[in-house]
Order: sequence, then C-alpha cells, then structure tokens
Amino acid sequence: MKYEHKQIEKKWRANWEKSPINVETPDKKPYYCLDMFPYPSGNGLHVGHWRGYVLSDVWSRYQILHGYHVLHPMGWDAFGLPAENYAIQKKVHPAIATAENVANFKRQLHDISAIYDWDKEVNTTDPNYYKWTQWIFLKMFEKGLAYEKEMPINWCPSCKTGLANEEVKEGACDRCGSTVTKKNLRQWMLKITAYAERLLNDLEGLEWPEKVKKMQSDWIGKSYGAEIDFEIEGTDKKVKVFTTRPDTLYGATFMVLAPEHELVMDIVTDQQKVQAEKYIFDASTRSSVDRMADKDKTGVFLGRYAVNPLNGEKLPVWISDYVLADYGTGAIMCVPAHDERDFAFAKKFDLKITQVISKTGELEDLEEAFVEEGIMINSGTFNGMKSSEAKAAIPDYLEKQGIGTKTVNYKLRDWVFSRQRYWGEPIPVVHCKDCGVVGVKEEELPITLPDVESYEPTGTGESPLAAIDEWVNTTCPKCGGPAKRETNTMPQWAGSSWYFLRYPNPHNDKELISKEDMKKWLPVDMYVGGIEHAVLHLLYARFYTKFLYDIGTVDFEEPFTRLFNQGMVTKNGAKMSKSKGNVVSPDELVEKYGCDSLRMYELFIGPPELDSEWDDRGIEGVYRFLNKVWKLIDENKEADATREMERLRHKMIHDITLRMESFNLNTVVSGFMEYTNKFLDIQKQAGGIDKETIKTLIILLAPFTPHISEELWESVGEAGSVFANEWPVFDEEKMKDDEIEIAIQISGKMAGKIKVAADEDEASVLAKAKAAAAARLEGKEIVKEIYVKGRIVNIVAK
RNA sequence: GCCGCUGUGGCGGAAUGGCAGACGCACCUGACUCAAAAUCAGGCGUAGCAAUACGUGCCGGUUCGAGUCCGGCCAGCGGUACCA
Repeated sequence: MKYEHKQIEKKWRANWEKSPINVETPDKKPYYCLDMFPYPSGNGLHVGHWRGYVLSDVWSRYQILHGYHVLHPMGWDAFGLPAENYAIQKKVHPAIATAENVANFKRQLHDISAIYDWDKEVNTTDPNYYKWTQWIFLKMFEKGLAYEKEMPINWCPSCKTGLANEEVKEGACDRCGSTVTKKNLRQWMLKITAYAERLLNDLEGLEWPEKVKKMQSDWIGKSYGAEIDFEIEGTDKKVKVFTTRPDTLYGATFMVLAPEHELVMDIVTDQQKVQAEKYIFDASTRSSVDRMADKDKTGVFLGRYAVNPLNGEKLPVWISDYVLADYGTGAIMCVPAHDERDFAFAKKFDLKITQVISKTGELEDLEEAFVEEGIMINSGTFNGMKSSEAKAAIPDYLEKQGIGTKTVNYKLRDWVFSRQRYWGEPIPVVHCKDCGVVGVKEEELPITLPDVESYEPTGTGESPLAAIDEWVNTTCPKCGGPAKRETNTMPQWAGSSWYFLRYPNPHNDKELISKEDMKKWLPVDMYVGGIEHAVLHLLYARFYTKFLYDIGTVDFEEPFTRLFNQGMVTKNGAKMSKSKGNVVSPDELVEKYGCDSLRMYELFIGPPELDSEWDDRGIEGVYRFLNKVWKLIDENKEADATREMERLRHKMIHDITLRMESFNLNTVVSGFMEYTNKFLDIQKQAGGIDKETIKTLIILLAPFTPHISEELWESVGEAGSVFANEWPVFDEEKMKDDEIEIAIQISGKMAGKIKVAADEDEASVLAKAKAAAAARLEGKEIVKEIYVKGRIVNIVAK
C-alpha cells in the first residue's frame, strides 16, 4: 500500500473531532502551552507563521505523551490599525473586516492540525472580552496608576496618534516607519515606572532567553548616582541635577538645563531672554531624529551662575537640547574633563575644563575627556583617593551636609496609553465639570465602541469618537450632572497584556478569571513567539500581571515561566512580506506533501531559535522520509527482537528524548531519519524488525507527524489513539554495545581505528593500537600514551 | 559609539575538548524503463592516479589533542543610542 497523506489526514482529523486526544481526567496534571496570539491580517498565514505554531503544538503533544492535560489555546489580537485603515479606505466597519480575516485565519490554522481548543478562543475586540480590559484600567485608575498629563509625547504624523516610547524604533514609528515628532498633548499615562524595580529584579528567576532578559533590563536602565542641589546666584531658585559621577563634582565648570526645564524662564536674565526663547522654540519643533542625528552641540547662556556646593565655584548656566527633559531631573552638572559630551560643549563655547581625576595623580594635558577611573586631584579633602572610592565618599559627605542625596534612576518612562484612533477599547472614564475625571461604574462595563460615520483620525489629538455627540454626552457617575466621555482609545497592547489570563475561562461573566482556573492553569508553563515583542508586549504583560497580583486577582507575579523565541523564516534572505513578494504559502505544500511533511520540515529547516532560509525543495526530503517510514512498517515481517535491535531502540529513545528536552528539534528530525535508515538496512538483511521497536518509533514520531502516526499505530493492530501512550523510556544498560570502535591518533593526527571489547583494559587497548599503527611508529620514540576510555588513543611519538 | 549574537562543503546544517562535515537538499554514476518521473544501489570538502597533505572568518595562546577553551582582530545580523 502507498502512503496516501490526503486520505490519512482527513480520516484522523475526523476521528480526533469525534474522540479528542487531549481530555481532562482526574489523574492528569495541567500544562499551559501558549502561542503569542496573532493579529488577524488580511494577508493570511505563510510558512513563517507555521514555524512557531508547529513548534508549540509539537511541544504540547509531547506533554500529552507525558501524561499532561494541555491547555493550548488560540485567539485574536484584533484591535489595530490595518483593519482601521482598511475601514477608512473601503468604508467597511473594522469589525466586519476583522471577522472575515478571523474566519480565514481559522481555516488556515486548521491545516496545521494543532490541538487548539476552539471553545476557549478569545478576541480582544469582543465587548465581553474588552469589558475586562476596561476593568483593569479602572482598577489602575483607582490606584492612581492611570493618570492624565499634558506633555510633549511621541507623535506619528502618518498614523495621527501618540505612541509609547517602546513603539519608537530609531526615531521612527514601529508600525509605519514614519519619522516621529513631538506633540504637546493631554494624555493618559500608565505608571509602569512604579514597577521598574520589580520588573528588573524578577527577570532573574525566569527561564527566558538571556537575550530577552538583557533587552528588558537595558530598557529599564537602572543607574546609581546622586541628586545634588545647586543654588542659582541672584535668584531664590535651586536647580537639582542627577549624576552617576558624583566623584567628579569638583570638576563641574558649568551647568546645562534641558530647554523644556520648568525653571528656565525663572532663571534667565532679561538680557538673554529673547535668545533663550528662540532656542526653546526651535528645539520644540525639531524632530527627535534630528535631535539624535545632530551631535553638534548648540545652546544658549542664561546669564546666571550656579554655585558648586563643594567649592563655591561659579558655574555658568546654559540650556541645550543635548540634555533630555524627561531623564533624571532634566538638568546636569557638566564636567568636561570627564564626560565626552560636556567636553564637546565646553570646546565649542570655550568653557573652562578642570581635571579632577588622573591616571597618574598629576595634572595632564587632556585632548579628550578622561572617562576612566583614577586618582582624585583638585578635589579638596578627597585628593589622593581612588575615584571609585570617591564615588561613595562624596555622596556620603553631601548627604551629611544636606546638599544632596544618593538616588537611583531608570530609563524606563511611564507608558503613553491613549491613542487618537477609532479601533480600540474606549477608556472608561468621563469628564465632569464639577467632579473632574471620574471612572465609570463597574457595572456599566463594557463601554462599547459606538459606530461612527468616519473612521478617519482627526489629527488634532482627538479620536473620531469625539464627533459622536450622543455618545460623548453622558452623566457623571458621581454627581449625576452632565459629563463628557473620554474619547481616546487604548493602544493595541492593552488587550494583549492580559489575554493569557482569560483563556482558561473566556465565558466567565462574573470575574476576569476564577480563582480555581487561575490556580489550575497559571502561570503559563511555556510561551512561544517571536523576539520582536522583547520590550513591548512581554514588558507590558509582566507589568499587568504584577498589578493584578497587587490587587489580588492572581497569586503569581510573573506570567510566563518559560519563554521560547522561534527564529524567522526568510526567503531570499529577507523576512517574508507581501511587499517584497517573497511569501511562501503553506496551502499548496499541504496539498502536495501533506500536513505531516510540512510540520516536520518546519522543524528540520534549522535550529528553532535561529532564522532559517526557506527552500521549497527541502520539504521533498522530509516527504521521502515519511514514505520510507511508511514502507518500513507497511512491508515489515515481524521478527523477534535481537540484542542489537534492542540496543538501537534504547539508543533511539535516548537520543530523541535528550534532543527534545534541549529543544534541538532539527536534530530530533535528523535522528528519526538516521534510525529509520538503520532499521531499513536491518530489515533488508534480516527480513524484519521486532514489533516493540516499530511501536516505539511510531510513538516518538507522533508529536511531529500525528496523522501518519495514528494510521500506522492502527495498522500494526493497536487499539486506541497513539497519544494514549506514555513517552518511551530508555535504559542506559541496554544501550551499551559489546564491541566498540576506538580511533587512533599519532601525535594528535588521525591514524586509523581498531575494534575492542567494551570492557577491555587500557593496557590491552594501547597494545592493540600500537600494533595497528606499527608502520607509522617505526623509527620513532614513543613519548606518551593517552587512552580516553571508549573513545580514542593518542600516541605521542618523536 | 556601547551591548549582544553568529561566522563550518554548492546549499540548510551535525559534532559532552577526542574520527570535522551526521541528517537532508542539489549534483554525478549505475540499475529498472521504449523513454521520463518515481524508486533502488553507489559517489559527492579541496589538491592528488594514489599513499597522503591541507581544511571550521583572521592572528596568536592553552592542551597529548581545539570548530569547541583563552587573548587580540575582521565581517554580518540584532538591540540601544547626547540616559549625564
């Protein structure tokens, strides 16, 4: 009989439908294996999407064979710009386009034959889902973690909306690539900075790729230093600066404030006022890209002097856009001798440079800033001290004198959370003339998204919702008076920051998640997805989880115990995309070779964590392999298990299991090929393979190629599903061979091989090796003999 | 600039410090066929008829032995970027 993949796959899909293989029984432990849910785009799935989905499904099925009941759900991150932009173009409600895309995605996902439980599907645009997205916001609002602020934010002129810092990559909008500008807007913010320390510390215990942990920790950006107050001469103002180099305080020769610093206009002298105002205006209109790209220093002197609290020296006060308003205190003390940027500024404006740290302990000629550690000079009582010690000693002194404090600083900023777009969750608050901003009552949730005539973003900082008077005008939940609804919507990240909590009970209308389901399933055991969310979704989800822990909704602080980032599938060296025209669709491949072949090839293509280049011809090899397996079993005449077969069987289980556990899935597949080739040889010579080995091979293959495995399981006369089995176990003793091959080296160079008994003693092995290599040892003196048991002999000879 | 990852045949890639190139693709030869496809048998790093020599980005080191460990470079990719 031939391997008919179409028939087989159809048959087993129908069978699984009737009798599912992943069912709950009292003896099974729960395992939660999660995929990053997709945005249902109109383009459909390509073979790159398959990779992650196949990987998580193979892992899920592997857990089933280990006796777990697995939660392996799928859903839709369906709010977002593509559907909205499509709506603007075609005048179709985004909900309609989204529903069509979801249907198409589901059809394509069906082809993977993953064990998704569609009863647990979630969709972030479903009011019964976003009710809880809004509920979380209300709770954050109650706790003061969601707040309104007017400030200059990242603004994408093309998407016409504000962006979070995490959404700006190299000065451009992460979504559309347009250059991001600054815009002063009233914004909803989430106080993620309140969790900076916990977000940083808890990374340690996670089984995540080190790379992702590093990226998050860099993004949070903790640094230690001091805040120091400087009095401004001729005014009653003090300016606080943050520095990580308090050891250089004696070398401060000027001070720079960010143009946006709140005290600039209080400090500036009348004489310098016009110039300063012009500079501030210019800085406000420069895009962040310009500000970044242009390293040339600019600035304006404010006409005043600050007083160095340690030595009373007068420091001219400047403004310059190289100082960032939203990091530290927005003002710095400048030590040109020991900071490259300050050095450049001092050179440009001819400011004093005082060296206070020296390599030798003597004053040196500085041609550039000296940023290393050294000996303190020009620093009063601290002279002669190591700068590394002064780093602690000077802040101690400042604290004692009451002019400074030791502090830590983070690069992480609060999360700009409002979007001026239509297709997102309405922010559930109202603005009341008398009561101010008031959260809606919990029982009013969800605040559903109304229909609008135009989805077009206004670009004014208001969302299209602002145009719907009958929706905007409401009553205040507190005083009952007239009030207006908030018209900004939430970012796409809102729905994805907690969706993993909803899967266990998507239809629960009483609470976000029941205590019982939460304790049973969460946190997620294995999370599979792309690296692109390293500091976006994954950071936000951790923040949400910590908040929900604080208010008692969940009893764990980290949502994802283990994370795996699968590599991209590339074609012609580039990520697959419609615009590049290099998209490979799985549809024809499934048709021609079957789901099992495509699943297996997705894993065979390369190490799962690395990017891999797609080759259409490669799948042929896997298809041939499955045909070989089919033939091996279909034409087998059952034989008794020989000692050699038993040895091979245990070694196969050993190899496959170890590679599985270390996630070397590409070598698992090559292992299958290797052993199958061996079995075919033995079959040819001996006439048949024993049944135990056949059954073992079928079970090991099952997570990868479930359809053919079920069919073969049935064909060898076994009842029930192959997934009702336990993953086979190996016995180290039975893997051992009587005779082993030893490689011989002479002075580290290969010089043949010999066969010896497995338990042969060293002297005997060495004697045999020398005999075998006698010709090449002739006339040489043996200096040293090394025997590594069971592996190699090295004879060092001169 | 700083941080991280990756460099192995024509290609994708294997190798607990111990036989470099497993497994697969492509290619070559042969069998089967009227022929082709499929399948089967064999070959396939470079040079050489061969014995053999040389080969894991480059230079050096440790070691009986290095793709693997250490030091110094180079290239590609990713993150970050005036963060004081």
